[in-house]
Amino acid sequence: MLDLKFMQRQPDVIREALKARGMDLDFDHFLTLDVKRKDIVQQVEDLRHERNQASAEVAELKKAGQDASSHISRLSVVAERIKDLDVQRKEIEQDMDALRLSIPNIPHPDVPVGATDEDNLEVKTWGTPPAFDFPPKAHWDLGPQLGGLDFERAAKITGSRFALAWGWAARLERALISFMLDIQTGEHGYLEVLPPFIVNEQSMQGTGQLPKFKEDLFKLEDWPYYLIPTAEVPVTNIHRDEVLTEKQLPLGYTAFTPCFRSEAGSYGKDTKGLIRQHQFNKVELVRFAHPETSYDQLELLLGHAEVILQRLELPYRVVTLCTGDLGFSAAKTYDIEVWLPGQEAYREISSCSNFLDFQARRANIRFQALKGKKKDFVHTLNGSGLAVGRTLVAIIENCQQADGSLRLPQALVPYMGGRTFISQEET
RNA sequence: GGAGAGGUAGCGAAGUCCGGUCAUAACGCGCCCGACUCGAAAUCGGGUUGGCGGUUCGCCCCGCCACGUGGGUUCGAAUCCCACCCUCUCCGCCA
Repeated sequence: MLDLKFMQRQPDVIREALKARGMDLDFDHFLTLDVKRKDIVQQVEDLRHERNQASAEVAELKKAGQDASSHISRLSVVAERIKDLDVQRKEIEQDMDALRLSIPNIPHPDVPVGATDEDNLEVKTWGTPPAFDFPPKAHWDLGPQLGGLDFERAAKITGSRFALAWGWAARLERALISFMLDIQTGEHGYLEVLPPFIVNEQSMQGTGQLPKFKEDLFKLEDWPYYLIPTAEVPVTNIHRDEVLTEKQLPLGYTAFTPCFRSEAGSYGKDTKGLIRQHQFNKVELVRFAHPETSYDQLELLLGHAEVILQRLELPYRVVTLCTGDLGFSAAKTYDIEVWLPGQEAYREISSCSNFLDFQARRANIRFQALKGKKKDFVHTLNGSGLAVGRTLVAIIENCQQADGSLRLPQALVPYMGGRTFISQEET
């Protein structure tokens, strides 16, 4: 949600942002409503002022034991008029609120203007894609072949876009979660959080999933609750309707959670393998920052996610999302894309964003400044550190050997009970 | 599912029975400024809600709103009435 004053004073910035994002939204209608609203507010306030003063006189008169009936009869007319205007005001404000919740964040000037992910800007690359002297397999072949992944049984248990991992793959998924959490808590100072995986509507609205993206969510029947699409939702909402102190900032939380997404609108995309699932595991990083430092915090956050891939010796690149690819609530997002030999492509494995005060205003997360007495909205950031399922994919595809076995990255060996290789015999 | 208690500023809490100097809201804590001090603690003095409208570059100032949420009664509601939400305690159920 954007600041109302900002919307009133800089409508051109909004119009430009909407255009850059390729959104067709009638922002001028919002401004028209605002003018109407101000007019009514002024009338109501004048009438209320009159009523307040006269009511005080009534009190005086009654206390003095005098007759106040002329005041009272006059004011009953005023009261009626106020009631009428209030109804009008409320209707306008409801329309404005609905519109306001559908206006996305303003992209940072660095964000390239573009329509699709092809317009994203490559910022850096790390590592080199491994050279194979045999045709590398995709994880959806190799995983089942090594006995760790079973998509057919998952389809039986639930349906498409679900996976069953067992044996070494289940263990590896758990190892990755522990590995990631250990680094983020032990080396980067994050506080580990285990939040609810089901949240209410206010939380979804606080981080921007509702009301616009309802179709992407799984909702519980007969409950006003949703399965979380990312830990960003419960973790950011930890401080909803709270006032933090400036001393607490920046605040960093990390959480492992499963994530649930309906993947509406992605029919036919990535139907094979683990890439696009209705349920996947993720270790999330969330930061609450002082407004002045939030872009430094974004660079820091990005680094925290990158470290994981570096330790796992997985080649990747970093891109800045273009305006057309940028999420609704974000002002700037870096995607980390890991190299997948099976697809000969870089694929998203982490998304690190600065939301400025956009989420904080929706969720009402403020901080008390040390000097001066002002309260202000914090800036929120989050990033995957990392998507666990996709990391598993990257390991399977990058670490495969000619004989069809996997050679595990050194960093994971302690987490795998000392095991260095995965081969068919072992499962 | 049953019974009870509660929701007021950053936190705790008074006020609700009996509607009108109790809402920038008593009192306490925290925080900020100042005094004392070499400095600090302690002590003392002062300050400390947010949103909207008018005005403004911004501040100040003037006004309106907000006592969980939404309605109702009334000239006037934290206070009376109705509905809903949430929290806590006990009982039941339960991994």
